[in-house]
Amino acid sequence: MTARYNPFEIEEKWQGVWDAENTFKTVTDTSKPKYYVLEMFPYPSGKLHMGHLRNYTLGDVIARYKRAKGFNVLHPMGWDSFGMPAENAAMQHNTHPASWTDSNIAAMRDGLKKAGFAYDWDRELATCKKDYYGAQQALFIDMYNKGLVYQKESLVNWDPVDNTVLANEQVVDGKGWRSGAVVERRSMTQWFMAITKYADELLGDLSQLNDWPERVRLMQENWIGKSEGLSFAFDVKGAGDGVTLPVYTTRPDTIMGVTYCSIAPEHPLAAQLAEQNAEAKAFVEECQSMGTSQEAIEKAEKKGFKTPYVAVHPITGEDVPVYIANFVLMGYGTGAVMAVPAHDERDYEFAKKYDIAIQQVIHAEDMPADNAYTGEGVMINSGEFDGLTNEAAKKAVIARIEKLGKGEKTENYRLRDWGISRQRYWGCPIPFVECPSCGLVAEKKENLPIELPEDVTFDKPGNPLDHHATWKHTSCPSCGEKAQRVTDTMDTFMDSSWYFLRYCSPQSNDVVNKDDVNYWLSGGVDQYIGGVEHAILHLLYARFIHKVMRDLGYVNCDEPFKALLTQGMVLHNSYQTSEGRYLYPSEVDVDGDQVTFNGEAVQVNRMEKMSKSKNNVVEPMTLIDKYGVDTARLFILFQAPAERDLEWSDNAVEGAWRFLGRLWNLMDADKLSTKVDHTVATNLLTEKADVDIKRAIHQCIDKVSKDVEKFQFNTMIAAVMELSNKLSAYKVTGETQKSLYREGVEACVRLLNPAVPHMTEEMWQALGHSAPLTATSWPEVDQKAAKDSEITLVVQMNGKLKERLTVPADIANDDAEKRALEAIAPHLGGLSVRKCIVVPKRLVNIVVG
RNA sequence: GCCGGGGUGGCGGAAUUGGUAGACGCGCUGGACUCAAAAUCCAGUGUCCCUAGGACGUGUGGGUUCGAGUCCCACCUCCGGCACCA
Repeated sequence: MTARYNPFEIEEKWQGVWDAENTFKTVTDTSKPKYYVLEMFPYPSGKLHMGHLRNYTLGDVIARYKRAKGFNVLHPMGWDSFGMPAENAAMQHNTHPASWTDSNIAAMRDGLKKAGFAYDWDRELATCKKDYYGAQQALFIDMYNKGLVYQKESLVNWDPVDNTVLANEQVVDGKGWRSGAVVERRSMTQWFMAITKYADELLGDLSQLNDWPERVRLMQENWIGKSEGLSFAFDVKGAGDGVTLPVYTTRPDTIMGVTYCSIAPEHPLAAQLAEQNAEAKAFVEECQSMGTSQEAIEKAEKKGFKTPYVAVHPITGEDVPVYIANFVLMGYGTGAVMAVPAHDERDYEFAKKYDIAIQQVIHAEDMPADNAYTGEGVMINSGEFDGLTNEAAKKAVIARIEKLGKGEKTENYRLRDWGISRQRYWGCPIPFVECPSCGLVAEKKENLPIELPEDVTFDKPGNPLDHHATWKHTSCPSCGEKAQRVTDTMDTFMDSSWYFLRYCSPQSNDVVNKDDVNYWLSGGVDQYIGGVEHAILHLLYARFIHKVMRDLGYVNCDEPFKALLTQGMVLHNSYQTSEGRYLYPSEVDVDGDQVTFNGEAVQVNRMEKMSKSKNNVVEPMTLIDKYGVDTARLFILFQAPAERDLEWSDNAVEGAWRFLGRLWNLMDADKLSTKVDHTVATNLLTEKADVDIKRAIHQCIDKVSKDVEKFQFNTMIAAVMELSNKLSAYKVTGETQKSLYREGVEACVRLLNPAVPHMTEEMWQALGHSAPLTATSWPEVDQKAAKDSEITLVVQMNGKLKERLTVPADIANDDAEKRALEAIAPHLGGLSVRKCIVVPKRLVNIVVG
């Protein structure tokens, strides 16, 4: 063993061993308990970033720990490799998406290998490879046959200059990012998946996900947004015979307060009016320049257009005006709302702006004078409903409307069906053909995969699959006549909705191999780890597809991810010159609070997410090249709890590096017993220092074992640091002490192995063990040794700390009270004791007065 | 706008889930080693009044309790998501 800690030699050595011996290869083995730990697979951008390193380090600690606990651990890695960036790169740099993606994957795989993650690389998959997307096409056809896939019209962001559909991300301030043209909301025929058919189950099963963060379940619950309300239709005057306006409301109690109706700009009535009325047309067009993002629509200034149509109140028969409103969403409910400005904030704002009547129908104490009141109360101004609580009025109004035959009680969901069509090349082709005589026809499964053509160009705007000279021209799988392929590809969320099943049998010719899936997925993926930013969309889509695959017979369990850990982001200050240019952390000189660039003071901005646009990135590979990956891993785990944001700090990285140096220096031949498998029992120890160190060792094992189960890696490392501090201060005088010292060093090495796998493996070998730590079980706590003999008893007077007493650990409450009263006597100053509260083995609070 | 989360010393964070606030690390100060520096090691370090000791202290303001960082109410502020970024 070399005198100084040399991470580069050690890391290369052990990574070589793991590679050569295929240490982390796993096979289905029903005789062993399985543990499936999964990190969200990356988009292969070409560079490993800190977020990846953090995510995969967390997973690796869990994988190595569970392995030491005797589980058959599945820990795979792959690539979410379809998507827009490859096409953007193709346009900008004239590269082919496939080769660009392949070289990115190669670079990132290399980075992951240098990070020493315990992956079974034999299971690596990439969603852009035809074996993967071919299986996905088969799944898609299955879903179609189950009635879960259909086409309908829906809105997209249309760039009228580039003649292409834009992602929300590509719409900047309402304009196309390349063309700068004002983006239009346009209706197109799109493919959808019927996720709403599973809405109830997706909602209900959230309650089984006890090992998910509460906040993620809440967000999903709110996203699904189940509500109970009333659907009914207003009769409409002025729009033609028999025209009605169906609405949905969750507040039927306020129906007597309706003073107008608002409809979405895409509502059929709005479209009808726009055809005859130029002003209405102009207003609808203005609304359509707002893009499709909900955030933009809801944040925009509320605007409306008063139509000549009049809705007839179903109970009073009174006329109320109908407005087209820019904030009403066509996708929710019926695209029309009954407006009650007295009791809805948006309706209130709108009514004020357009000077519409406001009719209060609920009364309560403390009502705001100048805003809508949305709380509970008693009905007023509501005729037959007066005097009811508004909750009772909900039922009464529903009953009344049902009796009138104008509507009914309805359940509604905020969740919409999932639009999966993309008019892009680099995605999984939708395996359908449009035949002039047969209509839409699914490809025959034996013709799968429908492969992407390689010879495509990106010089023309629009979808390259559509432009391709021959690709879309084919024959109908049903009648054999000339037909055209569907040129839409699938949303990449589809790719990431079932990859965890494919990992179980990545080479299978079928979608999945059921034996493998049912072994590894029994009870779900045991631990899933990824960023909170995926809390809703990815996780909801994956849950949906998983349930569909269950119903298709591909898998047995109901939920894909038994437990979820959501990690925080990695943050760094950003630095700006006086001209506003962003500087890389590696470009600036930091000296205390002074940050300079070429001698000039630099503006230091607050901590924010590491991103290319702010240049505030630290490359994992730079860090690894400087300190080795063990230091990088230790820093990441120690600096912040996993679920919180991690603030980058060069000083703290130094600290992690120094700790590993100190740990290394514990390997002192003069202090270590040469007897490899020998420990001294607690009852043979006579010196206090020896008993104390033995206790410290076993309390540390206990603490680390508990922390690792709770994923509290920062405190787990702090505990080992404490033990290591105690060991270096421990006086080794004889053979007993040498044995204890060895026991302590070995505990540190074994407990830290999941976090710092290379260095601890090297130390373990140097300690004389022939089997590596990858084949060694997790240390056991000696409960007898770990037990405290004395504790600190806190004595409080009126809740304020007065004394600390050292007492036997097993002190009885009576004795504790007695000792506390003795100790408090000098503090009494004439006051008398009123009450004594004893918290066993912790404190005594004496109430005086 | 809507949904969700966070805020504790100079800094990152800890706190047995209502019971000693500040573990561990960073930084800083002093010391040792050195011709010197780096590295390493040792000691100190919440703030204020300061002698023992005391007062204050977990974003702000209220409340519950013998006791609140932890529970309740209101607010401030920062962050994530919002359906075509992944």
